[in-house]
Amino acid sequence: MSGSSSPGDEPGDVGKREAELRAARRANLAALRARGRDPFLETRFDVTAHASELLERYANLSAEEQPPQVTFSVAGRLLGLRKMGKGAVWADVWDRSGRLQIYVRADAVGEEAFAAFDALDLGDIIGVSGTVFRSKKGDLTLRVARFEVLAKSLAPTPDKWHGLGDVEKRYRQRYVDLMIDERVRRIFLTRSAIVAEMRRFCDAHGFVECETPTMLHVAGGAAARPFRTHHNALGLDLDLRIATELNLKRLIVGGLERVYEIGRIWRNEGIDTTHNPEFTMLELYAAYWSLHEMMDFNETLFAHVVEKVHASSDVKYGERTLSFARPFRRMAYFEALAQWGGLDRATLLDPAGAARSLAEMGLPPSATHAQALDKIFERVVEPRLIDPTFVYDYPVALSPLAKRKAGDSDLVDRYELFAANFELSNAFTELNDPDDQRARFEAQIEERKRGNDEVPAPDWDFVTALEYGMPPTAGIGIGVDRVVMLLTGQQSIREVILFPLQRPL
RNA sequence: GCACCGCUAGCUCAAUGGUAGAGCAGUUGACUCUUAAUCAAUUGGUUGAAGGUUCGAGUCCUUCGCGGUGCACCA
Repeated sequence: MSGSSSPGDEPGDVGKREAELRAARRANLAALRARGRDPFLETRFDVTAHASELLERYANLSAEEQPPQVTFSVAGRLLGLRKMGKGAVWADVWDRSGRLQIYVRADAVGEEAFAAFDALDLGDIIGVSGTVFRSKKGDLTLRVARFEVLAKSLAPTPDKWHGLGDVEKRYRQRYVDLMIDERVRRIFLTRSAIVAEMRRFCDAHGFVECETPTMLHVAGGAAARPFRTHHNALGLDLDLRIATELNLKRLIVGGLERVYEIGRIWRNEGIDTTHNPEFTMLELYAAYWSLHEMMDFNETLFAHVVEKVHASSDVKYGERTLSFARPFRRMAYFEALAQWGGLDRATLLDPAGAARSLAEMGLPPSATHAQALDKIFERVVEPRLIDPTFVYDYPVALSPLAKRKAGDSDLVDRYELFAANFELSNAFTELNDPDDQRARFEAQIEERKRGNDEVPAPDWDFVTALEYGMPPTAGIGIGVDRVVMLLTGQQSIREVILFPLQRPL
């Protein structure tokens, strides 16, 4: 807080080198204050343009041409400082949109101001005003007439050419990662654009955005261990939600017809490149829709978002290019297993047959029929699913919450969308028979008694809700983080989460 | 949870068991069209932590911490 220039103020445990670097910056801060330019007293700056706007607007301005006599004001971080003797400085100002070169001359800003500019360090936040021109080497540049120092950067700035290489540091100090690495910034700007576009799309199709509680007495709607928390005043232990499913369906019972929530979900599970303990899911429910309509909506939504974000239906992911052009490939669950694994439906629907197939693949035995089917699918089919593909007609054993398929009671009305070998969305027609739902909850109680703590405790009020009558409804869950991974080319979910959970140091 | 890999200057990285180095950044100086600016000089180290082996450890061994990847678990 104080204006002391002693390095003794610094956070503990900094090395001698870092202490020196900080001291040099403090000395420059003191120099600015001595000139009546205390950056921390500034309260505002009139930004009239962003770097990328100017670069676009004057893309055709040539070096010979008379530049427009219009003054623009740009604010951002000073990164890249090229001093040319006692009278001129070239530098880069990075704002959210990108980088703009600036040119500061003593004979343009005056000797006093030029001397003040000499007290700037890489990483300082400045506001500059002036006119644009194109330099002889071809870069659009702001000829600075006036500048303000808006904040001093007292911590040493990492090498802006290499960026941060230490993944741990990038996650722990994401602000540093973001400030010096445009690629990282682009990922999160794209993430924001994707979420905004999803929301717009849902709104445009008559869906109501709803916010349901994240703290629940009983976390249900999925199979996962919840995080627990505690409310002091009520003396209540609570679960953090593992899905928004049950509450959104209550809203369908309530008559809202089309609802969605883009919300944070917590699951107390392991961490890997596609799983994070907290993640974002778009859940959406449409009364009176069949699964066909949901699939159509799903396909249109993805095609739309990809087009908006990439201005193309192609998405590069790793070595491959995926096409999100409609229609996406469609394959029945057993058709895929037959085609790629030579496995037939009758064998797989028999628990013993599935176990045998599993063993023949050299996979360890599974506890349940459902798990065996999952493992087989994971081994045989998932590696084949590169371009977006709807897999439909799932066996009932895998889908406790879905309605059975009319005319084929071994299957349910459910599909999943895969791309780049992982699941992007999961949709089914929602069970609305309260007696059936009650029976399934009772079966889950038995399952819990057998020690499976990932089966949620029953939510009896949900059965009550169904007793009031829920229209036939199709529902879908979309893993937003995974969509972002796909559209930003990232191989790890932590690269698309701003502040991934880390152990304390 | 198991296995493997990593942790060296502010940042990016070197260093057969034998004097811990480079580039960038910083500091000083030169340069009023530079752009990873250039040129000259120069500062900077508890090698993640603690033990051990050794005449000698960044390097080998043990334990621990943090991270990454894979497997397991898991939609």
